[in-house]
Amino acid sequence: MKRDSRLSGVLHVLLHMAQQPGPFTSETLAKAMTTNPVVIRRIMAGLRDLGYVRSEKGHGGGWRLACDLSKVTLRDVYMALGSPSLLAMGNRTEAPGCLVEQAVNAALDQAFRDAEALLLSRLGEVTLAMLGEDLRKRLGSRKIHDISAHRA
Amino acid sequence: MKRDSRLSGVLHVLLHMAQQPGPFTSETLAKAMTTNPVVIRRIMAGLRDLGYVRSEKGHGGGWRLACDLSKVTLRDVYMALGSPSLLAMGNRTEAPGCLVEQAVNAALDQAFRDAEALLLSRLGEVTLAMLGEDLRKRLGSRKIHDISAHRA
DNA sequence: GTTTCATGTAACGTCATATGTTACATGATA
DNA sequence: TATCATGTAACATATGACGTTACATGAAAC
Repeated sequence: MKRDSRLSGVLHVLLHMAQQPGPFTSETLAKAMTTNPVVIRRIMAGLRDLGYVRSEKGHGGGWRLACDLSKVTLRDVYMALGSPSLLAMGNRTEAPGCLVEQAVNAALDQAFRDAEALLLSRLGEVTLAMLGEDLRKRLGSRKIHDISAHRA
Repeated sequence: MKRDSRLSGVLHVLLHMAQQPGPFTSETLAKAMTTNPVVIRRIMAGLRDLGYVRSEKGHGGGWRLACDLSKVTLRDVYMALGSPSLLAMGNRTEAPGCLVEQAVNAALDQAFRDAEALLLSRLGEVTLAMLGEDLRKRLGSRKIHDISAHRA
């Protein structure tokens, strides 16, 4: 099955936004992501609803960060996307009458729940500010990364 | 994305097979799973290649267990399916030139790897024999569950 | 006020993948 | 030799992410 890359994508956008004052139009962001402005609006909609970013129409409009980056975790961003399913696998039938399948489901569910919990926990440990710090180290001597000079 | 239920399905089949001597035709198993015989052959192919089950053609043919159930774990079965991806999410670009995306990927990859490792580890802790034990408890006083009396 | 710019969103099209189905070849048994 | 069962290719279907077009809404510039 195709892998969902919305979390990866939206984090990429947010981190770029944290490097420059903004605002950023969906078109600018889309170019940097090699995608379509509508896709940007789509993945940003949830973050806007939760107040992590703001959007404005018209001249000089676009997207701006509207949160404390040290208070928002990757888990928060994930939830802003609507908490899409984390695992690519699942049970054939959720509430089977067959006892055999119930036994199988019980074993798998336990493993699935543990893995999901760990993943959410890990995402909850990382703030956007920490991502920005890591980026600064990677940039090293280089100057601020301008989004207009974006290379995939 | 649609969730992959092959592991759930093939375990269901194996556990049913462990309750009766067999052999079982793909058609019998398919009826119990409310699916198509070809689907059964498809998910069983990998297990046959690894020697966990055997198949025979012609009259009296079908599928038989061919392994020590206490030695085969859910992880082994998962790998027999070809180790399909466990996570529904992934990075937008695997080897990005953009440092911002590299920073994002690094953070996500760490979380993803941990979750996958935990899931594989959990699957590796459960043997088919343990599943059978759990099933026996669920059956309680009831007699062996006949696959022909299967209800979803 | 009209034009221009930007978001908001519906409505498609596209692509990948799991799953379902048909068809037919292969091999084993009666 | 007929029947049964697997092996597999080929095609159909369903779902969901992603891409694209079209148009409405609202804000700023002129």
